[in-house]
Amino acid sequence: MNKVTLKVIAEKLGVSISTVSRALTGKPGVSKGLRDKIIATAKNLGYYPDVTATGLRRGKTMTIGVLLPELSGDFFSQIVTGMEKVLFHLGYRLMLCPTDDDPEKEAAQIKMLLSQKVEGILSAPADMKANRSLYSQVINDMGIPIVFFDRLVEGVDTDYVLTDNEDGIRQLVDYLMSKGHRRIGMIHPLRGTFTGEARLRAFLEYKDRIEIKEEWVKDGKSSEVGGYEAFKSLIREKDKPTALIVGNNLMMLGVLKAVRDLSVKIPDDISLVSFDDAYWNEIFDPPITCVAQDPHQIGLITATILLDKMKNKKEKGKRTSVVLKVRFIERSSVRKVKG
Amino acid sequence: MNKVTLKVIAEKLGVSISTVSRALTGKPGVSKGLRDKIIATAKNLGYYPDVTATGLRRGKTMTIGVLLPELSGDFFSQIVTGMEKVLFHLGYRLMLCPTDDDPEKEAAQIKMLLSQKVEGILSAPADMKANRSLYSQVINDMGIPIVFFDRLVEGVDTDYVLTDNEDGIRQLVDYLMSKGHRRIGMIHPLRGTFTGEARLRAFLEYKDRIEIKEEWVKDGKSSEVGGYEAFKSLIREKDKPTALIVGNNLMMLGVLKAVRDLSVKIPDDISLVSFDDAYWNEIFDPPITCVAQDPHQIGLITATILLDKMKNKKEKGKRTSVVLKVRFIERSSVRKVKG
DNA sequence: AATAGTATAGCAAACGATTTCTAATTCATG
DNA sequence: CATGAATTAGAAATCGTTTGCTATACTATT
Repeated sequence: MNKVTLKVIAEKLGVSISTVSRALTGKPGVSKGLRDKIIATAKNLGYYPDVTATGLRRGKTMTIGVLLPELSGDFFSQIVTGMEKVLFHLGYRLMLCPTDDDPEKEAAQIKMLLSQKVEGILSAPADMKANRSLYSQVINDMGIPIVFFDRLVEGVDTDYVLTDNEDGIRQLVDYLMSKGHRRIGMIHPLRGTFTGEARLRAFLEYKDRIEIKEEWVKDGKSSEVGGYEAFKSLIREKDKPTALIVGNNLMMLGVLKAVRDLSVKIPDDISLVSFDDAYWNEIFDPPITCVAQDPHQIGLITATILLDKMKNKKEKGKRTSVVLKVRFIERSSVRKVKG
Repeated sequence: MNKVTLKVIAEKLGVSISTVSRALTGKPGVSKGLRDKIIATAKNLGYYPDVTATGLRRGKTMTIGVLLPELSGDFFSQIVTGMEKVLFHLGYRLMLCPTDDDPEKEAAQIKMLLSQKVEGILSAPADMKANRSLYSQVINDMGIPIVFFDRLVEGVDTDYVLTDNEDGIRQLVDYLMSKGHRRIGMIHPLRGTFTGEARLRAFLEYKDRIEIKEEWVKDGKSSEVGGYEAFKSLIREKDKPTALIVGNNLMMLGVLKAVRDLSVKIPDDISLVSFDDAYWNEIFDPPITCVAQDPHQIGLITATILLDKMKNKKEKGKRTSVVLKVRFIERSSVRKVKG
């Protein structure tokens, strides 16, 4: 019923609190025999340290904050699983903070994390600019290491793990062009996010080499319904593109549902390619050609970099930036068209 | 650079720490004018309370622990999203703890949560029995409220939110029987878990009314690969069932992949139904008939019950148990067979 | 045998906030 | 004008740990 504290153990054994503490934390200054006895009774009484107390005293909490758009969704939850793999057995706990891609909620979560005294932050920021000064402040003024993943905030000088979005889009467009497509549309992720902007920009760079009508480029808001709606309105155009790039996996899911609902024939009516792979790409009929990221890997790398930063706090100048290439997966969702 | 504490604010304004504390926490005993001035400078200096300190002093941390098999996977991440919806705006933070369905890891996570001084725990336990005494201890000795969701530990007296697994299985079998099927197999979830046992048991209760060969009942280990392998070996049997029940969504994904890889015709070669709905059920060709849970709803309800428990701590005897019905969704993965 | 040196263990001061108790001031009322 | 109540603010204890300093006892060296 009562909490087992160092004091309780100390009184039971008739020693001082500090001795118990030293024995339990493995610090020198306690004889072997007494140490063993203390450890035994601690275990016996079911003692576990109070992190609010150790956190207060030591200024460390063994907690790492993770800012991400959402808890559900395959991409980010795989990333988090990767992070957890690296951090759990080292004793770190993850505090997951969904931002809903809302910069204000993001800011609130950051303040919450500060108030939690997290030792580091892993963030896929909601917006490319919105919380720039807050992030810089956290890094420089409070000295809390931050590693960005999947996304970036412009002008914040810190480490990051990104995907080469431009290259990914280029692989998709080049592939479509190699199949003869010259009229291509895109459902792109939410404007304002790093990935949304990068993928859209990379696509629009082709505007002199292929035909890209304004009505063929739609904001799918990075969401399933966004993708669904965008596809629905796009497929209704009388002057349609022959191929469509879908800018992430969640929007692709919406597109596939719309394809079903409207009985669109893939790839006869329109060819489809996707940025990101996902379960549904593989089992859809026809299976969807795409460029794939490895979210689990992103999580592993990001967490490893953070650990490294936390260990070598002195070398504040050092920056690690990783840009991962996507993997092209050819399936059967693109048909050949005649030039 | 330096931390902004109550002391800093107090010294800046030439008042005492206690006055600053009272002003900022909205406690009486501070004049309106002074209070406003304190709040203003606190905001100005970017003050945020240190949760290790408040947590230590008040014994409360505004943190709720969530034990679940895994971070990735659609079912549980949707549940968590529902929980977060309820708890975030009340100021609670979630500490997500994956157990990998390993009772030892589960126990370690529970101890970690205790040491974090969580105010409540939401748990989908890894095993029906393994950590019974630990759970009971947490509830009774430490007085920390726990609500189970999706799964249960036998003999632990606390609130829970479950799905009526038996009824779900019955709906599936009855449906198959109504379509003329009398030879039915099952790929069931991991033995030992509450859901695994319940769904398997409910299925086997039909053994007198339909034909269930031993080789038709396989443990899919609740995982994608498990489902894949189970289906592969099952479909190779010379004496096959005419219909197959797949016991959860992740295993169904594996099954669908195997169906693709082996070019099995659904529903001609075998009829398929699934416990749980998922994206892939909907867009697969043919779309998969299933019984669906509403994970988001499960999350909402579970969190709400916990909140209620935390508020009315006095009524320790009260127990809320919710058993949710599944929703039957008929699609096209089952064919009619002649008796 | 005297003295230096080294284990071993205790005391007490932090860490930052909350909260109880107390002191000082204001105000009203007889 | 004096007394009591109400208001406002400060001092100090407290939460559970860690840790620097100090004190004791024991070992080793000459």
